[in-house]
Amino acid sequence: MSETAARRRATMVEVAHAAGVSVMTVSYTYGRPERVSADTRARVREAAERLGYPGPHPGARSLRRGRTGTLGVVLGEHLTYAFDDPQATRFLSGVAGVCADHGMALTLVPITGGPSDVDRVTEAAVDGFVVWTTADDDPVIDAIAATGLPAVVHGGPRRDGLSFVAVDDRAAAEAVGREVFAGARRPAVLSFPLDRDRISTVTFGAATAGTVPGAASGIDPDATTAGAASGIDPDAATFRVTRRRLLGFRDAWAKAGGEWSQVRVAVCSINSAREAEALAAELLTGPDACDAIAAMGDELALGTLRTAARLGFAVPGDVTVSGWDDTDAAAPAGLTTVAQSLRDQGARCARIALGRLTSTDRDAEVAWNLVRRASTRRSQRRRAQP
Amino acid sequence: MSETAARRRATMVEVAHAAGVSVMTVSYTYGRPERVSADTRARVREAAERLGYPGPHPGARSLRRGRTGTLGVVLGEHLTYAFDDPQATRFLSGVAGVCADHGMALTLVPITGGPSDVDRVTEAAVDGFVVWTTADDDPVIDAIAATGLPAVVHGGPRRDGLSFVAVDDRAAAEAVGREVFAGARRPAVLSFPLDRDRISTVTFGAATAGTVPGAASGIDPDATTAGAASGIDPDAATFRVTRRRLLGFRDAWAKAGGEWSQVRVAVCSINSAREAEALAAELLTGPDACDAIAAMGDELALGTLRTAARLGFAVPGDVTVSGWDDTDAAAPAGLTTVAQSLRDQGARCARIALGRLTSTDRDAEVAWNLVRRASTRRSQRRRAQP
DNA sequence: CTGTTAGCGCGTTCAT
DNA sequence: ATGAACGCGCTAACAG
Repeated sequence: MSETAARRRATMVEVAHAAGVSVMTVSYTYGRPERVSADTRARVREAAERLGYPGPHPGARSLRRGRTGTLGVVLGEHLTYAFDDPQATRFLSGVAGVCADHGMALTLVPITGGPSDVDRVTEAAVDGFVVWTTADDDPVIDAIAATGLPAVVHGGPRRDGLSFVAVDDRAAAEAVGREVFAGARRPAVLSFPLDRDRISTVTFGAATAGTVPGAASGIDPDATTAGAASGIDPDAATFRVTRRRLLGFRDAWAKAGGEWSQVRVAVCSINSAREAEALAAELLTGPDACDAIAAMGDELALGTLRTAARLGFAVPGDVTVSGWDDTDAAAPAGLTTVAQSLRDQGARCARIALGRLTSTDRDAEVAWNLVRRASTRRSQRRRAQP
Repeated sequence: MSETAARRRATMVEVAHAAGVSVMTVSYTYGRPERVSADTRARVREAAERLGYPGPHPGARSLRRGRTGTLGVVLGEHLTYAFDDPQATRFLSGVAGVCADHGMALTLVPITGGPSDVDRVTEAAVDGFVVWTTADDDPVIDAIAATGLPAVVHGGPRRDGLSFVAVDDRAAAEAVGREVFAGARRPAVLSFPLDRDRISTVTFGAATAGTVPGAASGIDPDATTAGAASGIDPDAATFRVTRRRLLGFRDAWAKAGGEWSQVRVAVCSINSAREAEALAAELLTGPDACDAIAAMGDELALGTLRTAARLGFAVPGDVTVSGWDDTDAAAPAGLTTVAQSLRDQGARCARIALGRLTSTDRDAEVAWNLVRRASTRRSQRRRAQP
């Protein structure tokens, strides 16, 4: 029982017939009730009820009207990241808020990492796209541009014809990097994935930028191997956000007089505290244990703090730690971090994609600021912000 | 620059014309490439490229084919809950996983709590619906049933014609309730909202079931007031999950020889650790501080644990605490809880709504089990599970 | 392998 | 206030 197999819908013609009116009268009854006399309206409603007519077919209606009433969201990751990745979740909450305000639905396009992802994008019946951080070489970007629909990319890549929303990750990374690396001797970066391969590694910065063969592509497997062997070249990272943050951290360490090749870089494959705990354990083990860890997300930083506590490291005495995002958990944990609102950025993206923001507003910079707390050593000092 | 206003799409006829072939040849080139000679295919592709044709119009295609390629999800809450509520997020991750497996998109229908929500459901172009816990009196349920599309309700309400997925909340609540209330003298329940009004209160169980006027409706404002004054009547809760868990906790306390009117009930308005901390503070303050708190979610329980720690209460010495869901944070916190996988249940709902589960499978019970940990006193003993 | 026919269900346009 | 015609853009079904 309670069989839910789709039964055939009644159509407008049938309702019109049953009510003894024309099809248009039925259409008006639903779309513009005021243009139909109360009497006929009642007759139509009654006939509809009797036939189990559920109202105008949404697909047919949208074909005719030329809009679908839903905003497409494309992730650079498997669809489940929308609900599993804490940063994506905050961002999408902002998108969802704006959608709800405008009565628009939110369609998550099913990305799996496979080659057919492009087709899924092409087949999505939506009025616009919001793209959540993807790699420079992701083919769905071109597919989205080809639809001609309004589209906004968050985080990267930049592309002509698509709007773009992101903070200045490089500047923010330099700011927090200078904070967390202050007085450090063995700095480390706990990084997001470099490219869509999402390989987890722990290695050092490339000795010299440019010495890594094939560094620019990030696709050539040999290049990847070479990169892992001889160090991380920020420019080889095809995720723009990761790349810019690596560059910013490199800048910060350079300002302190250091070489990028001294910086250990642990790359996690997903943004989870659990994986961070494991990688942090590597960074904090052995005679060369790191004494400063800049993480690209608060979740990673919190995992790092837990590992530090477990291994008996004092923070910031033995090791300093910084995060990114200033999530709710950051303040209680005393975590120095970059404050930015992914929720606001999501809302902003949605507004742009729905055509609710003028083009002058659109390219405005997105705000961020450094929040100094107890997990870094200079937290007591008040310093002007760059 | 980078103007993204929607420009007119080229159509198939235009491409056919430009390529010097019939419309069907263009259609086949996209839908069934193998039926077209490599030569014509190339000509068509080339013409399409030249005209900027982005491929078949998704709306038109779906109208013709009779399916949309997307699964609708309806929340009993504002759309943003999909990303803000940790339980909803886990559930939706399961839904998303199945969608991705089948190349289906996931459309979140924009629920705002307003009266137009029904129209939004009716206008959603989807192939089926998954409904996440809503109130018995929510009108969208009827609207969904009226579409005739396959639909599954998670948590409640039950309705003829719609599939239903949920654990036996009452039995599970009784099981964990007996554990957490064991040896207690002043038990409390930290509850999810009772109905769509989401009023936050702290009060006692109704002295006697049935003495609360209008208890069955939950809509009548007088009844609500009376209910708040004279106590919580589980049967008045219109969220089925909440109702069944309250009943189960009442059962558990009754088995211990207690009266429902002795049980303090704190109702939170949203499922967040932060609100739980505040309510737990109320429960743990004053001369009648509670000594056993059964929470309806792990997040609520973890907030409770934090407050207990802050106020200097030993767990389980001074107060026992239980949660629900066995989330990742439960084990490290030593939290006794009901283990169930919302992710699995989400996947199950999606499969049903997509017609991938036989009707015999569909009504199978969903698994749960009690996990005893250090936050309750009987955690050492091994007892047979009911 | 390619073309022809005939709609999918509705809403804009123009008439009455 | 109501109706008739037409087409939104595409594809199943059947030729040829």
